[in-house]
Amino acid sequence: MSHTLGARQAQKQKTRRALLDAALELLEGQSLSSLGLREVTRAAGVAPTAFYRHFRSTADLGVALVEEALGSLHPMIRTTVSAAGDSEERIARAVGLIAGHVDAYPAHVRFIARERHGGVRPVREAVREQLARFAGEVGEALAGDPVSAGWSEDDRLMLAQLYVDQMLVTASLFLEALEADADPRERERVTRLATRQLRLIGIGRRHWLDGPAGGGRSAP
Amino acid sequence: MSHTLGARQAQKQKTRRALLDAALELLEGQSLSSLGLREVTRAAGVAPTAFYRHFRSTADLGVALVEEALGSLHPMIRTTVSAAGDSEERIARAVGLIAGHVDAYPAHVRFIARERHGGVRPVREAVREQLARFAGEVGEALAGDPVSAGWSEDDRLMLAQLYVDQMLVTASLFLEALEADADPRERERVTRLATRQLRLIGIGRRHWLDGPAGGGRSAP
DNA sequence: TGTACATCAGTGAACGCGCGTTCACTGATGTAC
DNA sequence: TGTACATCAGTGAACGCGCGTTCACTGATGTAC
Repeated sequence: MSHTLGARQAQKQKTRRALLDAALELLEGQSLSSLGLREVTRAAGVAPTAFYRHFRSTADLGVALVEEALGSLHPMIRTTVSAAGDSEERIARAVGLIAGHVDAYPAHVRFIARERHGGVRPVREAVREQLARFAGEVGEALAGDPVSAGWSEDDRLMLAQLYVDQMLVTASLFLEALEADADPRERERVTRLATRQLRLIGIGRRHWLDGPAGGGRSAP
Repeated sequence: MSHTLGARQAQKQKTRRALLDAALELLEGQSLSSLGLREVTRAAGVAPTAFYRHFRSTADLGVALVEEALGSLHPMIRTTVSAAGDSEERIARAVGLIAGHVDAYPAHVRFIARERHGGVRPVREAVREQLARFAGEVGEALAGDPVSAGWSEDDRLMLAQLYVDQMLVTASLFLEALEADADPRERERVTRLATRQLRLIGIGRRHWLDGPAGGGRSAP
């Protein structure tokens, strides 16, 4: 917004987008480590050599995709763990947001799930870094939540990581439901499952400081 | 054990093992969808064409690896969720078993984590199937546990899936600790984190049926 | 036990193909005056 | 506003290379008598 791009820059951005979009689509059926440069340029409708004007390699393009897929997610995270409403409302809102995000950006979600443990190190590290940032942000959000009042920062981060992982698990279940079949009951099943798992975690959270020693070390 | 293999069968098994082992090693640095047949046979020390005597494709080899990596894990699952000992002992035992398994079979663990959401459909489905079996077995084990007495089968399965996913998350954290650096404190950090997450889940589990409605629908 | 034949795991040459990368280029866009 | 020159995103030919797959083969192992 700071200044209008020249026609040259604008065209370059357009080609870059075409490359990213083509890659994302091709990655629905394979992993980044087998994605070919020529394959991407062919799908994007440019010459193979044009690729190098934008990325050094497909791994480099992968890192850009990670930032695109996860970078824009930070505002949503805050909403997801927002302290507004009672426990049950918050869970329903979080699950709904996850389902909605998967519906809106299925290819991004698939890409992250796939490359989080994928075969391309720089991409894996970019995912890990972004997820660590998420966990940090969730941890901060928990600090302002009465339910985790009095928790150590360590404990808050522990719970935050549990939430982030649970979010990813749920997202990839929604994704499977989305692509495997058009049966809406599968989606409903995932919603029910994720809701109850979050409920159970929420109960553990509310009782975390109970018992003689606190910090979860309560008697059975 | 039923009958001794002939020399021919024995040699064939040896070559098959060499192919599987070579593939597993090559997969430390890439995904199955980019693994080449010639690459595998070269590493295994056989001619490219020998591959076809054992597998139809690298995807087929991948499915065999899934069965090898997860098939042998079923007995361990039972021990992991065994009801023996108090809550804290059970958690320590489970985390210890996971850490030990990662130490003993790092390549298998990496393979499963990577291909669970990887780019090769038949392999992904084989992983999903095995994990569903695990969840089923854990659910059964929970049925015989006083802590989940009175739970519906649906609720038991919900918790079982949470445990299975948590097991995989923990395993891949141990794996990262194993390969990233030789710092033993990282391993300790993962142990602490996983232990506390299981504690929190355990607390949620013990209070699941509390409250007016039960089934986690208790008041805040 | 010895012989003749069948099986079949592994070989090696050959194939056509798509890959990543290099290079000199083109021509539209941008800039200086 | 017009002109001369610089920039640089995208092109297209060319390269050497490793890929998956086919095919007819070899020779050790297995089997029948």
